[in-house]
Amino acid sequence: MKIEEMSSKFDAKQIEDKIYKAWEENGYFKCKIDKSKEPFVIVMPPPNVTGKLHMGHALDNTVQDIFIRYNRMKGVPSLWIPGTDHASIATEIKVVEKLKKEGKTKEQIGREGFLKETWDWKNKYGSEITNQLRKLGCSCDWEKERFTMDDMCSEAVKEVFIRLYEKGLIYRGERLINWCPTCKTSISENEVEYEEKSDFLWHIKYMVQDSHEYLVVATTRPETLFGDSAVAVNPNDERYSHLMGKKLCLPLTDRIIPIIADEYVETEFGTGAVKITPAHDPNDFVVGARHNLEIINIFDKEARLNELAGEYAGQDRFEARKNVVEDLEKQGLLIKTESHVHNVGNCYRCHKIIEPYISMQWFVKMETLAKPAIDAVKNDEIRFIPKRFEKTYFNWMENTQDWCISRQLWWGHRIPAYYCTKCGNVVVSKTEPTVCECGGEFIQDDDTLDTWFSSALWPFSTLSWPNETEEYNYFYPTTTLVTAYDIITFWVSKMIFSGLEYTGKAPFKNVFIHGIVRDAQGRKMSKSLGNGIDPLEVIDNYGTDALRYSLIQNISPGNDIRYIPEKVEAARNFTNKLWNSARFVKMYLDNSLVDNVDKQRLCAEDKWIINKLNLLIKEVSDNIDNFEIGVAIQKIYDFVWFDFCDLYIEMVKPRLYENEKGSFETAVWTLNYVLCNSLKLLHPYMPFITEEVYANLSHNDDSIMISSWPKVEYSFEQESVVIEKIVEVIRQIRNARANAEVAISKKIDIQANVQDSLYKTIFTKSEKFIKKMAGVENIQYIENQESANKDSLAIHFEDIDIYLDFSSVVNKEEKIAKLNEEKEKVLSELKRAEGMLNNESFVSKAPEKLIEQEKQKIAKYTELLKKIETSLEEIK
RNA sequence: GGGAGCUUAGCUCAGUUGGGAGAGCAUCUGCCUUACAAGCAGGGGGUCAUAGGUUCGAGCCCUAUAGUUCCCACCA
Repeated sequence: MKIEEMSSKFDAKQIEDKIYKAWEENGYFKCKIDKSKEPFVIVMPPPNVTGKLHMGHALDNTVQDIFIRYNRMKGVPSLWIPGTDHASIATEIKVVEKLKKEGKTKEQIGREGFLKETWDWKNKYGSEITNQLRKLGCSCDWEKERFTMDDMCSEAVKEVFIRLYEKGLIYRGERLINWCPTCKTSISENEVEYEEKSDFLWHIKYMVQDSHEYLVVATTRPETLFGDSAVAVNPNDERYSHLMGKKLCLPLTDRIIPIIADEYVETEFGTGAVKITPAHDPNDFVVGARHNLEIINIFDKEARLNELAGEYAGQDRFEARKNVVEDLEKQGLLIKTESHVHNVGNCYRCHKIIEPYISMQWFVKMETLAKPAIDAVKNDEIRFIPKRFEKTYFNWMENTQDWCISRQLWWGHRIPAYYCTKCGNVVVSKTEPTVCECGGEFIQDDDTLDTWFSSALWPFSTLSWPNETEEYNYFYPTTTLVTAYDIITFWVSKMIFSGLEYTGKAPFKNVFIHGIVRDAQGRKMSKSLGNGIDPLEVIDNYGTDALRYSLIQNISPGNDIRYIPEKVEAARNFTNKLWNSARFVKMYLDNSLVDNVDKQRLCAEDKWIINKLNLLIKEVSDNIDNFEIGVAIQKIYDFVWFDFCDLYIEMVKPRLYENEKGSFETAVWTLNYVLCNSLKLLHPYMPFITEEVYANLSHNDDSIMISSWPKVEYSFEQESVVIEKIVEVIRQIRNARANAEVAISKKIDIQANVQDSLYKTIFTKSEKFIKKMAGVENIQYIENQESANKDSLAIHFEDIDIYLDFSSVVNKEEKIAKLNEEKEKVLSELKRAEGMLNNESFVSKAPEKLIEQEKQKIAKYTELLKKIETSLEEIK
């Protein structure tokens, strides 16, 4: 589509899919190995394979795309590896729900049937999210797309499991773990989410054996009393010292349990006596181990009481709690019910209350793995941006417990451990062992691995590790990882220790941490609140570039972002502004003219805008190199809108309208040059519109995304200073007109006193645009202040004086007021500068450059003051 | 209980080694000026949470306080 044929309203919908398709078909996302250069590599945090794109993904992937596109344009071999995560528990829940709708359970169809069902589901919905990433403009190499359960990644998983097992870093054991009775699987320590809950503290009488004495125990979980092995008190608690060594009758049962002393008990809390239930409370488990107490499990896998609970057997934990409390009350054993607020752990997936539960699980020993992972960050091998997130990382890494990696799920990597049915021999192997030495048969472990076990390997499993291919050797370790802060402990930490342990290298150099996208009220977007914004809907309404811009503009690393519709609208307006500026340039762009313009013949304003562009190129590059992508885009925005559109285009309009010989060509060349380079700077952020416009402007057919990053090519500082001053003159004239309420359509005459010869030359040459932009009819040059029209309104600059012919609209008093206003300003400036220079400490300690600046200001303002005073006298 | 962030214009937020406070939106005034009314020109609006300190100089560095958000720990 030709840009000049398109409307003044930029329509993103018409171009985005077409452009993306062309990029992909032309292979622009692929990265060639060039051993003379160090590559820039990102692995995409894999979204859940059956997930849907949300704002978090949109932000995360936009940031990655910016880094990738920037580096690619800079000529760095840049690879972005995409992929998806099998998300065992999340996906399994979805498929179970689907089966439920069909009236089936996963047990009914069996493991094999269930896996087939889930692969079907994956094949059906798995491409949804990757297609949505395409809509977002992500320039990742889709030929390298991976899935955590594909052959390549599964190979890495098995390899790692076996290596760790052989090194003794993986073990199997019966431990108290976090159990989700709804998902019916173990979950790891950091998959538990704690939530404050208002509950009760029940005070229960435990009778002392063969005595009328009793001891009161306070508990939030009376239903677990069937699992009590003891009651503990603090050894220093004198209230109970006489009961030491005695035994208690456990209510509702005929069991007798000991009273033990343990420092763990706090005398201040509750009654100072704690029931110890090693099988159902992590602290009690530790106390129990210290005192060698019996571990009595009273629940089944769905958290129903088992046969050890006598008549309560079969009841759900909450139902049993109610019944136990009632029965205790009937027996007069319930002394008090106190309301109590405490934290309750919930499953991060289904949000049901988790149950501490004893079971046989596989664990990774963390201690030896954690140390090098901590060191790698401490010695800057890996850098967090912003740095403060290193604290989160250290805090977790230094306190982490052994990682429970087995899950009682079917969807995932099945644990490669085999047990002999006859002798119990355990074999860990990539392939199924044949027959045991004892002649018995092997069966494989039923459990699968925690999803994070495979995503921990993502930076190298995607590059075919453990096979050290050419690609692995070139692209690994990766460069920058981009993710939100809430995922540091879940994932980033695991990748770091995994990379170090298995590949001997830190998996990435930088970890760029961004915030979370919240709703307009600052709340987290969530399904239950229904406050989520669908990025695809935003794309549909405003375009991808607008969405991307709105997510990046005015943000700083690590801080949360609020999604505000007005922000996207503003972003859309910017795309439209850019679009229309391109339409303007294109109108005058004749292919035969723009090449080979003699740079010496550029006008001062051309040189000025190029000079500004040069500064921008330098700053933006520095900012992106330093991960300051929000600052960079703001600078580009300001340049494009204010310097290029509002000023430069207005400056060259007279030359274009009148088709001025010679200067017409230089204007068109400069317009094209500056716009093209602006587009390049903008491309990482707004890939689609920049591509569309660039294709319309440039002479070759190359895509902007494989063009080169702008460089400083020409430098013209001297003239730029003068144009800067002229811009200020125009601004002041406009300002004066606005104050005097003289409409821009009403032309006025001015007198100008320009002393310096360079200023005069450029001012004269710039007359046309000064007139146009300031609404001036005639400019009369005068040589000194005395020649100025006495009725005029004076505006003084250090090198230029302007006198506006406002005789008809502005009276004497107003003119004096205006001059006095200026005088006040100059006086205060003078006072400030003099104050600084009179301060001895300032003069002796401030940098030379700054002192010189202040001195120059004094000279400048003294001169200005003189001029203003002369003007004032003349009016009077 | 431990840790981190935030507090800057009416709203949402930038502000990179300390050297004259910024943007977008909103608001007010005037403009349909041949790229753009999704626009142009101009304006108003801030003791940079509070109190100390360091410094010639602090939104920025240090200390304390208040409010607020989050993370970790989990006292039954």
